[in-house]
Amino acid sequence: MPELPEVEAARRVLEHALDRRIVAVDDTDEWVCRPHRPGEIASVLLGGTLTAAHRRGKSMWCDTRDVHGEEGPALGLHLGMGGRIVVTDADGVRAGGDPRPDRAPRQAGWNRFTVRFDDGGELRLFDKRRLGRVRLDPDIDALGPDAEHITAAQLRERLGRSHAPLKARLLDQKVLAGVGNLLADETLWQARLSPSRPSDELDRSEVNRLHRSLRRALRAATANGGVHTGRVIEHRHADGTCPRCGAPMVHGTVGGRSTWWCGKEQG
DNA sequence: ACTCGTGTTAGCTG
DNA sequence: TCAGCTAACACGAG
Repeated sequence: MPELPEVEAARRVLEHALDRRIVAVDDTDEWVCRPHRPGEIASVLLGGTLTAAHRRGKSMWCDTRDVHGEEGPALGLHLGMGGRIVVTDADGVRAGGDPRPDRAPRQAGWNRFTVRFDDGGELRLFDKRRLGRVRLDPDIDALGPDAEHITAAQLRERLGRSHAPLKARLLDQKVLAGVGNLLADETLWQARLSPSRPSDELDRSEVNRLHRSLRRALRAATANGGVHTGRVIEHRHADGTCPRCGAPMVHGTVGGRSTWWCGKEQG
């Protein structure tokens, strides 16, 4: 389920939907497409094309061109907790090397947003839980710097603004964009920092360590196929032990989210 | 059967 | 103003 590395993979799939003429749009899911009314998104896309696929943190958006070739509003896409982007060709074959069969016909009810192209292919947001989101001109500037590109200096300045627990700050998309619950636990474990440390109490070397750990965790997740491949992730359960020192993993709630940490190294 | 959760956000409370 | 809590979404896993 999607954090930054998974969303980047979805963005690459989205690139297969570019420069194809849009002939139909289903935007009738009023929850996923809120606050737009049914037909509103359709009316700006019909006859036009998507021209580029961007990502910042876990948010994606496509530039659009209307039927006259004029630039239109951006089409924002968010996967929520379990959404997937599916792009197909005329034969229903999925783009992006996804080997799983396309179950769209059988699971049509879980397609929350669909764009059909004149070549017969489709772009779909498939999302059982309806936590994904589609909207025009999403406010990307409300997000902090992308977690992949944030500098140590930016991170230091942003963490220094608040006394909230460190993990809560890492999860706050306005502080930096792209870190979810698993990536936060993995990053803090790698950096040997307590999730509940007041964010503004980290010294310079601790922030640098956190920054390096964030980059390492992101790189590894991208290379290995997702944040669930992080080293500490499989030890996030009762009876789990720290894969470095063997001490018991401790569980609690930090920043409103289920949190696991090494009781010895991250005390 | 029942609880929890890889996400976000509005609205409330202290 | 800030931090924390709840509800809303709806399903799978344990």
